[in-house]
Amino acid sequence: MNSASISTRQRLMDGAVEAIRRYGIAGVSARTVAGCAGVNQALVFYHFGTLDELLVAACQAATAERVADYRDRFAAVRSLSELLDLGRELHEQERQAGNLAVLAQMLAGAQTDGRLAPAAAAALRLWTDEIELVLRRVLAGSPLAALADPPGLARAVAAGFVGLELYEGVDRAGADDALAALEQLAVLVDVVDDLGPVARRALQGRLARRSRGRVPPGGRS
Amino acid sequence: MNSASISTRQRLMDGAVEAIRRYGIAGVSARTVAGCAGVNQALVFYHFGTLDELLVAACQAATAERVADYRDRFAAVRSLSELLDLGRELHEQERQAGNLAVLAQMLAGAQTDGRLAPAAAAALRLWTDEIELVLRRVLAGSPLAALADPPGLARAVAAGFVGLELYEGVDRAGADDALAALEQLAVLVDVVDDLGPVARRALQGRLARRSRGRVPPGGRS
DNA sequence: GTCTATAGCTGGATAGAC
DNA sequence: GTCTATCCAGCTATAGAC
Repeated sequence: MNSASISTRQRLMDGAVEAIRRYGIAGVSARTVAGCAGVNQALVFYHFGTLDELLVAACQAATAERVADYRDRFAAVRSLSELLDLGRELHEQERQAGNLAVLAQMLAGAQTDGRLAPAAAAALRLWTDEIELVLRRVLAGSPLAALADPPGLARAVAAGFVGLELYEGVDRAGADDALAALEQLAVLVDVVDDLGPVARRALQGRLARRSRGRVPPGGRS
Repeated sequence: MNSASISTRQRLMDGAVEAIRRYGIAGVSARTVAGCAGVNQALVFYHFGTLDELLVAACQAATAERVADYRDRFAAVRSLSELLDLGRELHEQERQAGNLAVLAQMLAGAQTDGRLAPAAAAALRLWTDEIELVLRRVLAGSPLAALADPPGLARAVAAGFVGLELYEGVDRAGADDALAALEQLAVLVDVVDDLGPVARRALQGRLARRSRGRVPPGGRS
């Protein structure tokens, strides 16, 4: 953890990510990981104790790195449509780099492996915290603010990315259709977002009435 | 497939579903499946040749059964808000029954196992075909019709369910927040859906202008 | 820190008795 | 059709040489 070694520990973590990408969570083993890392299988246990702990460390490190890469981009976003543009770019880049795939596989494994669950939750959290910040900023002053819950939406976006990633893996064309349909719907958000003052007030009136109808006073959380 | 046997073949398929639910795709083996089914391990290979083929058959059968259970419910839906209500109920029931979990695990496995991929895609297709039909029906005559692509949206909904399911497995509260945020946003769709004729025409004008700006003429399929 | 070797276990798959 | 027994590959984890 100190000096000149860009070495074994890191190579193992990179190897873990690569192995998950290639073989899926069902195919990772100390041997496949070590193979991807180009090191001896026994070193997994020397450095991390168990395979699970290596996966946990690798997921955490890889995700933190990716999120940090995008921090400046997130900070520069000033409107909903800029956020949609960044989301599209981020989705495409992360998909190609295989990082979404790794996250999805970790999540799948975490469903039945309690030792992976906190790591997967933490990785998702790194993403959702960033998204939430941006949403909070760009929604301020929008007529959608009354209607949009930034923490919840950030989590929905993250879940959506994961679901789309898994879909893409079995039906690329279908997933593309899904994404295109969502972007088309986003036009609606966009239009509402820069309504004139009169239309805006009219919409807010309608929303208030409708919301009261759906969420009883003193309702949810 | 013919007579009085509610037997081994079916028990194995039920056992496969149960094993995926309990141990995840990384934990299914001929032995765990046979254990869940209460039959001998060798019977997996006698009846299905390989474990993968059993998983494929089980996924197909279980999904078809679930979709059939909902067909009448889907057919009875007459509006977007009825569809949202049914979606909420369906999500909750399938989550509790563990069928979404199985689908998610199959999808995760299918990412790196080409023999599972067609089965996972087909299972998703069973759901999206139903959803698409309903969407097509309830969107007819809505001002959203111009903006909403039923096949794409159906696929987006299915992907969203899968993503949320995986999220729930590692952070139940976060996933609940995500769902609540989406339902809150759905109010917007609802409001737009029953606009008066004047507001409707105004919105359509705005949408047309905005769409032209975003999707160049002769653009995407 | 890294390697070889190996113990001990679980996995897919088959042979052959019943 | 179903069971027992078994082969062999691959797995985690450790011991011990270097």
